[in-house]
Amino acid sequence: MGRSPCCSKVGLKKGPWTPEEDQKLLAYIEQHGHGSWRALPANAGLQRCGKSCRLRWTNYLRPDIKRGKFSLQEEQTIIQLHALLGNRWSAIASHLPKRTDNEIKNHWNTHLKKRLTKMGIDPMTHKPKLDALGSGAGNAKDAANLNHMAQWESARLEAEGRLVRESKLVLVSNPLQHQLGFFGTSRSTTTQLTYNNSTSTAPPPLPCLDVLKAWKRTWTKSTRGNYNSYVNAFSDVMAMDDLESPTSTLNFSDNSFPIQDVAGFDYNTLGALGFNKSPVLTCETSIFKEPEPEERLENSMDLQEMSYGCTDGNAWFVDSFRTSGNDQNVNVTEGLADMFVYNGGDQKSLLAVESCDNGGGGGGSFELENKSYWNGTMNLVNASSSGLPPVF
DNA sequence: AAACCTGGCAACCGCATCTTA
DNA sequence: ATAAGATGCGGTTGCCAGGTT
Repeated sequence: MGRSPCCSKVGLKKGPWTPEEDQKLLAYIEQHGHGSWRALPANAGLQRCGKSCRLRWTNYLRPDIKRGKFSLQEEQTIIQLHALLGNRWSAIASHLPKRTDNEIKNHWNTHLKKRLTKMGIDPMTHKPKLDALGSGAGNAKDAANLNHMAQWESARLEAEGRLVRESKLVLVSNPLQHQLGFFGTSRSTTTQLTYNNSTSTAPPPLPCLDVLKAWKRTWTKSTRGNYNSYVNAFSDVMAMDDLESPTSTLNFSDNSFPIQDVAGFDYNTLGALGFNKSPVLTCETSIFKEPEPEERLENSMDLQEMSYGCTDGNAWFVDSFRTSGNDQNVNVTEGLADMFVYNGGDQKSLLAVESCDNGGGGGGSFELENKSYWNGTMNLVNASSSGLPPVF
């Protein structure tokens, strides 16, 4: 496909715009709209290429642009969205009214990235830098916990990004899927939405989450705890899928409740970002049977809500279950599973989401990690459900 | 006061994607 | 179905202002 050169045309001006040029461009667009950008410069009497005009308009002259310092709230929004979306500046910008993608990108590169780095958070993965947090701690168990959490956080970043997209695809017809995760304990200071609760009838089977494939694959292909293998396997799966963009109709409530803090994870960095201290729960699991692919399990053993087998053979997940006392009894098969822990069986009160290693040995243990950081992220993403345009 | 350094930001560039004929 | 053009996007560059030596 050939393409005619744009800004390399002889005689076209480059570089900073003069006030006169701005005025010409503004006046023309106000009167005629931009129409074809390519034709605009000639019509407006500008010695610029259309691309340059478009950029000038979208990043600077547009009347609905907010300029000046980013508020703390805006910065938190950027950080959370970046954790989920990565360098997809236009998508991030769609959640920040009146800010351009270019402005957000610049702010990230010049301010936020450095700030996170200083706080010991890797700005690309949004996970704690283990060397920074672990050094001097003198506590091998804590270090191991951190390592474990960092791994899951990294995986979860990918998984949640994917999940929310998938959720957006199917939720219109499947309101129950709000059970599927990370919505409900939002404490994000940047929540811009109003949430709806909807009731649902019998849920249809849910699609298999590819993240489980990744986990399963990792678990079978690599040594437990081998982070590189884990990441590689995860990337393999993610690379298979396109992440196209749906429109969200997610429904969830915004509950808060006290959560037992049993582990020693240091959440100071998240706290510094404006998030509350995070809870960590521990649970016991019990072995259950291997589900058939695509199988939907009902009312089995401890499960008093619906559970869904994953299409990926061994690995599957529980999307909701009843709690009893302080114990969260769940059924998992060998391998890994997602646990969605709700408060007292109230599916709108999501306590945590966790990926569980059961190892097939029976009575395996796992940790439930905080979701507030990612809840906030997801809440932001789903802000688009309340009228904002889809962003993906 | 001048030279140098650094951070911030507007704008450019090239590629990807979408639209249209 | 395909090619060409138009637009969008993200990475990068380079200018400029302010600070430091």
